[in-house]
Amino acid sequence: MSGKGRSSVAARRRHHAPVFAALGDDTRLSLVAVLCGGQPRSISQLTEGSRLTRQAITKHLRVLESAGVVHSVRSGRESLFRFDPEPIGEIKEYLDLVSAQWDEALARLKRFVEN
Amino acid sequence: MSGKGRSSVAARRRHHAPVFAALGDDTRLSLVAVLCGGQPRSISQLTEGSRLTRQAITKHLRVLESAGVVHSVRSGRESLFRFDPEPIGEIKEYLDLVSAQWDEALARLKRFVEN
DNA sequence: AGAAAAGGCAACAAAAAGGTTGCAGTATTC
DNA sequence: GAATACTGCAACCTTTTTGTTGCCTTTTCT
Repeated sequence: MSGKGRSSVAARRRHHAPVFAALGDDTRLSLVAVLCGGQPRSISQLTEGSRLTRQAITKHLRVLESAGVVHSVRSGRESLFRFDPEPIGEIKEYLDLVSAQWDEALARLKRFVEN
Repeated sequence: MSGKGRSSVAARRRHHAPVFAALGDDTRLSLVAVLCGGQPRSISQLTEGSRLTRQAITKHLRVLESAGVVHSVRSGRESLFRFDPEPIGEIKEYLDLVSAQWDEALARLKRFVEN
């Protein structure tokens, strides 16, 4: 598990970075917090309660959409955004890998010190 | 669970965004992947195998350090960076919250449809 | 002591991010 | 059909990010 595993891990990483980046902003994190509540919302609805303009919110939503965190569907005159759990599920798994690797390292160190 | 939980969630969110942002870059994700292996590394070591200059890597390391994801200690002529699991543990918890909220929403929807 | 290695600092430049404003295009509603 | 809502597009501006280069300081090794 060295030669082959590596490129796939790197590939996954390249895939995950945009998701982390999408979540790396207060405004977008707020939007996600609202949308993961289940109810699809229009841009106007999502703009309410924010000090930003509708356009700014739209841009943030497009960033989230590019990362796959949300998904939009046009319905009549409004476009509804809904949460998509997949990408976040994937980065959670990735973070679990990172944590696991760290825990292993700690365990090795402990074993080493105790002997 | 509505009026009070909210502000604390928002506060936590403000705290998490920089961590997500720090992870939202391929180069930094690679650095984290190396450092979570347990062994502290110097800037020069971390620069090896990258096409970027030492300065660029240094900047990325400072970003990670500001987010608390890594921690540096000067040792002689080199400064060693080590991984810190705390911030990543926190955002994992946060993502669990998001997922849980989504799952609840799905459950509610299902119950509603079935009745 | 002198050469080599590891870093820090600062100035720059190019590119991306975050926001705003203004205007045009569709749906809805009365 | 006219007014109203909800968006999309594009131009622009400012601030951050990302990366480079050059030079100087501190350690280490011989």
